[in-house]
Amino acid sequence: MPKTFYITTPIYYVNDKPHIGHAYTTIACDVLARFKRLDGFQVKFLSGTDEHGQKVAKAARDQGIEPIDLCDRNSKNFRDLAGVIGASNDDFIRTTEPRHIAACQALWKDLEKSGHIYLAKYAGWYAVRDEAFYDEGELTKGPSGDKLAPSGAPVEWVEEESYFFKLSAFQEPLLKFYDANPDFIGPKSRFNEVYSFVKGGLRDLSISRTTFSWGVAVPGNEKHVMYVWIDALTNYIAALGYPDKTKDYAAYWPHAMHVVGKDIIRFHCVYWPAFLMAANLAPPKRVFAHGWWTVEGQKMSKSLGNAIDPNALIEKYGLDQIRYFLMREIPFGNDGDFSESAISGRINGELANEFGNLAQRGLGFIAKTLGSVLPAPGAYTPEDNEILKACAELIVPARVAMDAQGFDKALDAIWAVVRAANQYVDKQAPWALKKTDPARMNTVLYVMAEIVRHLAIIMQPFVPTSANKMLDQLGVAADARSFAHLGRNHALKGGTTLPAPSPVFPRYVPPGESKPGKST
RNA sequence: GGCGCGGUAGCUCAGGGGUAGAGCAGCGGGAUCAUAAUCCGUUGGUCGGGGGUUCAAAUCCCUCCCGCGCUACCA
Repeated sequence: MPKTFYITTPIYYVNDKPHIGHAYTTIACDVLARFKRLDGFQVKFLSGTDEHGQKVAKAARDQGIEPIDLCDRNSKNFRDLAGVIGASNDDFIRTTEPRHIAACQALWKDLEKSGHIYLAKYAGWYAVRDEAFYDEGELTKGPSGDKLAPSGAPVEWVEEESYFFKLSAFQEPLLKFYDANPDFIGPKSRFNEVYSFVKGGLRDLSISRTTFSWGVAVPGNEKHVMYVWIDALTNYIAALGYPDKTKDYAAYWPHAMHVVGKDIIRFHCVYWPAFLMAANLAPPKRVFAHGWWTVEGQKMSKSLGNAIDPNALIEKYGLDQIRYFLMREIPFGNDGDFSESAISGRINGELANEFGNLAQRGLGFIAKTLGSVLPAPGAYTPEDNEILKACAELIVPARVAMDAQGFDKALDAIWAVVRAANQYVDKQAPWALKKTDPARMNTVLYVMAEIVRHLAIIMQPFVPTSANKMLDQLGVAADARSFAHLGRNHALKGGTTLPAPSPVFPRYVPPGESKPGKST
């Protein structure tokens, strides 16, 4: 039975417009999914949209359309985004789908059966203007002595019948679970946050509403719809066929990983495992919370109007370039800044100059000097063996880094080899050997081709289109590009005629500059 | 307020008791296969301030200053 891996993005709220943050999350998942597939895992990669709630109902009403029509339209934006960024997701779930609704209701019944749901009153200070409840402590006194929300909106005491989940019963089980699974949450700092949050005590959770109806009906009490968390989180197991626990659920759930933005970590690391435990199901294997991107040092916001449209970004810099930048620039989990100078520095300094040019100088040489026929190597020197060994063994640290979602660390390791490869070429100087020792030149050129083959194979998850273009130029068969093909057993065959090479990573030239500026 | 994380070269950051490191930027040089790319060398830091422990502190302890995160129902 093959090793399996299940990776999910959050479901994106249909009221949102897709922006770079959504693209970032999905790209990270995609890189992981591709890496695992190439590493021999049977992977299921899920994305989707969250389509219920009062806001969606209201937006539809405002536009004079049915909620489902609004959802159909906006869900497509996210499905399209996945295509635009090259996501290899195997499935795309919508919370309005029958399979999802069935899963929510099944989970609800399980929770009810195990005695973790009860009916009571949800009461609190509600600000109609903000559509939000506030804590007593958050309120301020207005000039006439009335209570005001932090936003200045007047609040009123509201009581509403609601189902509650006995979250308070899970403080100890959760702490025990965290203790036993220190890798449940990444990065570590988030683990500590969640841990101390739970340690501070848990209150029961209101999980239904009666004030709107655009949601999953509570089984047996149609007045209620489920309120966000049970609805939204259940998508992860709905897509595995839950409540059927035999097929995909059995195969994938034990190896589930959720990638989320840091804003929704509590729901994934506290509520979700609690729900699952309450239903006698296992929590996911790991949740990783990533950070936010600023733009030229400024927060992305609607009011500033500087939210980046992924389409425009990809148009401008190229898809693989964006994917590479997002994975390379910062440790996953940290916040980052998206700036023209940073991205052009990465594109030109690393992709074009160091990696792309490495391939081009080797393949171009073979094309010009040897009529595109890949030479057969002679005996290897210690230098040859050293660089080839580094290439073949690169997968080891890369795997370790990727298993911890350390994209930047993996790329660090890869780039150490890219740099060593350029040093190797300079030291061997095949252009000089051309006159003095053609046989040795052939060996060096062959080694260069092997270096590029290894690097391209391992770079596929990050820059799939470009890496595969390189492999095309090396004449590597489509079914010989997995990590199992690294190493000498699958080395290129001398004597093969290679297609005409052309640069794979073009330099980025800022608008207004006619000549490519030096590495900016 | 409480809890936690961080303040190291111009920039981004690694290191975490024994004579300060990387990448980028800067400066100098070499090479010419290549997308004028690459390669070699190199300038640059009182490791936030103060105090303490120690033969020895960027590293441990105390304290102060500054920045950030979390402190429940907002996807």
